[in-house]
Amino acid sequence: MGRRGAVSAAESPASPHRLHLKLMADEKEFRYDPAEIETKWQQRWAADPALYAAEPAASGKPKYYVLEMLPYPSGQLHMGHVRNYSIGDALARHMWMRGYNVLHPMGWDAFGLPAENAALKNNTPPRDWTLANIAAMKRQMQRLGLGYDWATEVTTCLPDYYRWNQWFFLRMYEKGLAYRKKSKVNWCPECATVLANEQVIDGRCWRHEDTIVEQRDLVQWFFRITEYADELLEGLDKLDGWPEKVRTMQRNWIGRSEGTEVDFSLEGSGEKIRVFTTRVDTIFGATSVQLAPEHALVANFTASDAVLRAQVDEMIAEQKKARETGDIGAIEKHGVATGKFAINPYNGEKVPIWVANYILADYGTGAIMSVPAHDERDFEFATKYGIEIRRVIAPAAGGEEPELPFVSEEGVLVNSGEYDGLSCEAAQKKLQEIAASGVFGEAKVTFRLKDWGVSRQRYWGTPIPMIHCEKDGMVPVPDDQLPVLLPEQIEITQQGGSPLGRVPEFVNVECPKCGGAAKRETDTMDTFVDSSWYFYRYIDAKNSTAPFGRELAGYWFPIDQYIGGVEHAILHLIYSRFWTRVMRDLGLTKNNEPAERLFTQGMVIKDGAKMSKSKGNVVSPDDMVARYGADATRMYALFAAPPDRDLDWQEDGVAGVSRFLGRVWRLVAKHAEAARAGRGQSIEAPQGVTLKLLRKMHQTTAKITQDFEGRWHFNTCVAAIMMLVNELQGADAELSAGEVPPAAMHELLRTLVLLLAPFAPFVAAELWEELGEEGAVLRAAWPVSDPELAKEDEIEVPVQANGKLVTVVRVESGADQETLKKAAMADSKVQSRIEGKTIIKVIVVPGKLVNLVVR
RNA sequence: GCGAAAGUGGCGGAAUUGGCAGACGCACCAGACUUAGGAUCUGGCGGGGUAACCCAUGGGGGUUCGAGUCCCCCCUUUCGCACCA
Repeated sequence: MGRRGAVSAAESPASPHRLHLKLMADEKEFRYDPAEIETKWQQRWAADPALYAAEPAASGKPKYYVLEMLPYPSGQLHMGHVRNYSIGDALARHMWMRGYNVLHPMGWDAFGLPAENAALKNNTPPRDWTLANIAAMKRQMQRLGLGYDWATEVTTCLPDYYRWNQWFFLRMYEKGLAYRKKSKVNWCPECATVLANEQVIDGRCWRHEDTIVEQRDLVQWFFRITEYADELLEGLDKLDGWPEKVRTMQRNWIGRSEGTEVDFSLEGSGEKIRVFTTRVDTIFGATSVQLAPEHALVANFTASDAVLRAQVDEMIAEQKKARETGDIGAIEKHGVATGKFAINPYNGEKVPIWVANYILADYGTGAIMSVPAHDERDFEFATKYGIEIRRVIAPAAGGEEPELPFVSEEGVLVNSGEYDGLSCEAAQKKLQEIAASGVFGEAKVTFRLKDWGVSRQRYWGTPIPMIHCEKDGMVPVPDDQLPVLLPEQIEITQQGGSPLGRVPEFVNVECPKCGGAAKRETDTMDTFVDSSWYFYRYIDAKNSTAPFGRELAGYWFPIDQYIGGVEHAILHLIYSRFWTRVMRDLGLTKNNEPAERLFTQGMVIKDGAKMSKSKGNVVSPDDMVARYGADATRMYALFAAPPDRDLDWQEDGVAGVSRFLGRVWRLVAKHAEAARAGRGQSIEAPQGVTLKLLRKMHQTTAKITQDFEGRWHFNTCVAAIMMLVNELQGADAELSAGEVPPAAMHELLRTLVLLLAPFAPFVAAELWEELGEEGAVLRAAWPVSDPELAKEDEIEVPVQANGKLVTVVRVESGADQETLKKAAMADSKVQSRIEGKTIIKVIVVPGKLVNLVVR
């Protein structure tokens, strides 16, 4: 196809001989021109929305839901997106060709701060800015030839989506899963809003890595994710289609720890100091009680003690600073004795009460019993301050007394009164029971996971559907008044407080209960609310009476394959699992987990570093597509590394893939006429070069099919296609001389195009047409490898002497041990190598190798 | 500190179960063709050696007829967690 005079195929149905005639007329004119082919097919695909559309369940085909994480509409795709979507699209296309009913949707995580920042900077309304970005990125995706069903597109910032956020919020409020409380929260001064714990990374904002997150006391809305903590944890064990790394990260994040709460009493008062411990078996070794500086009791102590007050304040400041800079683990342990004492309820022993800087107010009860002999930190602390260190656990195995601290639980109790001799495990159980029956404690499970703070003091998010009435208190917005629309014309400023609070028309409402004057909640929801359930909306994106239909969810869920970056291992993926369970309990879905399988792809890096504007090493997808075409860009993204590893972007590599596609192009064009002549004919008793080529073709098919089914090493799939093409090209003389019958030629080129289709959809579509095939290549059946034809009839077997390679012998592929051995011994190189030596042993692995052990 | 993954030519990477280390591609070199091109085609390309051969998968040890692959120790890099009681 030449640059000049090409008629858009959308206008005229393809002339089957077009390419070939062009080739004859002017060989040089026949050049692989990705821009032209890709434009043509992009138009055709746009005109045929059914091509990538999912079918109803009644299609009878097995369903396959493949999902890539939806992007934030920043306005520009980056290479990480291109890689993510190239993987998903290859899989989707493969599954289509395998005859599945594939759902492959795309959408936009469209609420968020950047839109407000852009509004400030350019004086553009966030909505306009966002929608323009979406349009731009959608164009990029279409230019890349990604096969999405745009009829199901979801844009989270539009009312028909976010009204369901509000609807879910109300359902959660009714179930007590959404609640309000005052608490210490993470505050990013740069975002001027609260952040969830999950959004604080090393004490810094997840969006501003140089901005230290502050702690503030605010009244906030929370989702009770902790209600599902155990279930979220247990569910991980069954998620064997998820990477172990992600599961481990979630386990750590949930941080379940089983232990006992025990009340020590404050000497000289009836007050109780409740401590949490995982090692109640060591309680006879408790030689002090340690309180967090912010513990409620500490305030009582300091009220009458100015010196103590000052010391505690200093510790609070220190903890705050450490928390903010993220080196909480690094501060030196220190503390101060309060002069007060606590009574151990098990033995009535009086131990001193300290305040220590390493005790956290928000974990456990904010108070611990300190057992220096059997805990690293307590040991360090006690050594520093000369607090008694008392051994109460001896190794179960007996023998010498181990050095302290002895933290193992493989032990028995000593110096523990009537409990001496019990194993740690037994003692924990026993002491727990005693605490419960004596009403001075109980078994307790503590989690690191905290409830999800969802209030944001920002404009560009889902309004929280709540109304504050002086008379009726907190009143939910009735369902029939949803959505609570986000006002459109609003001035964005960087003043404190929620921007919505400055919009009187929004704020002032009638109370739905009493009809009196009331005020709307002005905080908006965390954008992670949007992304927690978006993939359910795809299946029923136009539904105006429910977030989605139950039946449809039953059909499509769980997602068969979810693909995205590992950076969402905690945030998005834990919230999604939570949300799925909430929906299940609302009776909307049956599945416990959103996705059966999760794949986390590696990062795209350049020159060994993550691409970033500040490093100036950003590669623009548009640029790549303009220079080498979408097919080459996508195929390189799959070829340069296995999908789970980091990928080093090398532009020369893209050029290489582009050259390869040019070779395929010319190869098929050159022999297309012969191939077309062989359509519908059957191949009979192939031999010689025909057999050789067909064999390679079947081997390649088998390899790629297998990879799609499990390993996903698409880099080697592309390499295998290259080898097949190299082999075909190497036989060019025979092909041109007509030595390969048309039927075989047809089969070879047709299969080559089919194998290429998931990776380079544009070239595949064009060549499919060129071969005179009907219908979309996407709906053609994936080729099946014939093991008989894939089998070599002769193989090369290495012959070793003492494990070192001597030579390679050719034998029939089914050759038995004896034949192999004979062939090896007959070889002249082997002969000269073993001359004058004794053969001690001969190892023959049929089909693999011969190894002679000689001396 | 704890946990996980990784370390192979100049570069990206291959070797799926212990069986020819370096597939495929990039870069580079040589040649062909040529209205000279960032096009296409052919060949070469881990290191040493004229050669027979020898050496080589972060380092050291081990198991084995045979180790990039399994085991032990160590080094480096990346990621995650890190006063969680």
